[in-house]
Amino acid sequence: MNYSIGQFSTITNISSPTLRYYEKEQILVTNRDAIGRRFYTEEDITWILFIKKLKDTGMSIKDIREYAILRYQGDSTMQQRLEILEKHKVFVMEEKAKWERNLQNLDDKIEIYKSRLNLH
Amino acid sequence: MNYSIGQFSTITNISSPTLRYYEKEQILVTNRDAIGRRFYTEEDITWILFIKKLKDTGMSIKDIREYAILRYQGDSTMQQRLEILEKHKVFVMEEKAKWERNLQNLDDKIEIYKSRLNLH
DNA sequence: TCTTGACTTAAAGTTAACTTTAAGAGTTAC
DNA sequence: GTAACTCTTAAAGTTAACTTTAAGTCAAGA
Repeated sequence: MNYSIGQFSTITNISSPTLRYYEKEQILVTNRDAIGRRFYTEEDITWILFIKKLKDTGMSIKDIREYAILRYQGDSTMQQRLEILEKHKVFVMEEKAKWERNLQNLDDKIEIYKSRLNLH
Repeated sequence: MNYSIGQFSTITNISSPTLRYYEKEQILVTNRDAIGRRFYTEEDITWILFIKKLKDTGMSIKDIREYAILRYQGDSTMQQRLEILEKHKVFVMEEKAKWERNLQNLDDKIEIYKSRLNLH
């Protein structure tokens, strides 16, 4: 089954201009019909949902492009893609640690405030 | 002891244009000498370092401004400031949880890749 | 005195990741 | 057949949080 850009936009919950933007950024390679209109496949759905996850984990469009170009080159680039993901994992681990520290800092500040308010 | 904007910039590791920008955004109220040049006090150092922490925890300039305006109003606004911090804490907790999920997702993906590569 | 350095301002530029606009083409519903 | 709809493109606009530029003032050192 193929989907028009409008349908694909609805399914993936990504706006059409954003899908066109991703295409321009080489993140998404899009099929065209005889008169030049875009259409998308089931495989494109799987792919764009994975892109969404990469974005959620804070990966930049630039890095996602690097990953995407490798993916479109096929299975031979799997090792390289794994390396990108493992490198990105370090970043995600650091973010997790950062937010743990942030929460601790903020909690400390809140406790100081609370004890000061109780003195009144 | 008072500090010129250049000295204050060095001490706090915040560029002079950024300090002027914070002033324009009402985050920092700055003293001026007789001929209109900015100067900063020890208290300003404490304050700007706290602003830095709020920024690290992902608080927007807009929300920091709200907090700052209350702070400059004095101790009577302490309860309101505490409320801002507690509301922000919810955000920080969500961010922490988000990055925990992200790490789990990414780890799962990496495991899938690894097992596929081992089949070769 | 002259130049160097630090300061002043307002305004324009930067970056990422879109979003909106403008102008037009082809398809479908009545 | 014509109006409405969905698509096409290129280019301009948006937002946050600065950063850079341009043009000028003022004080201190050689």
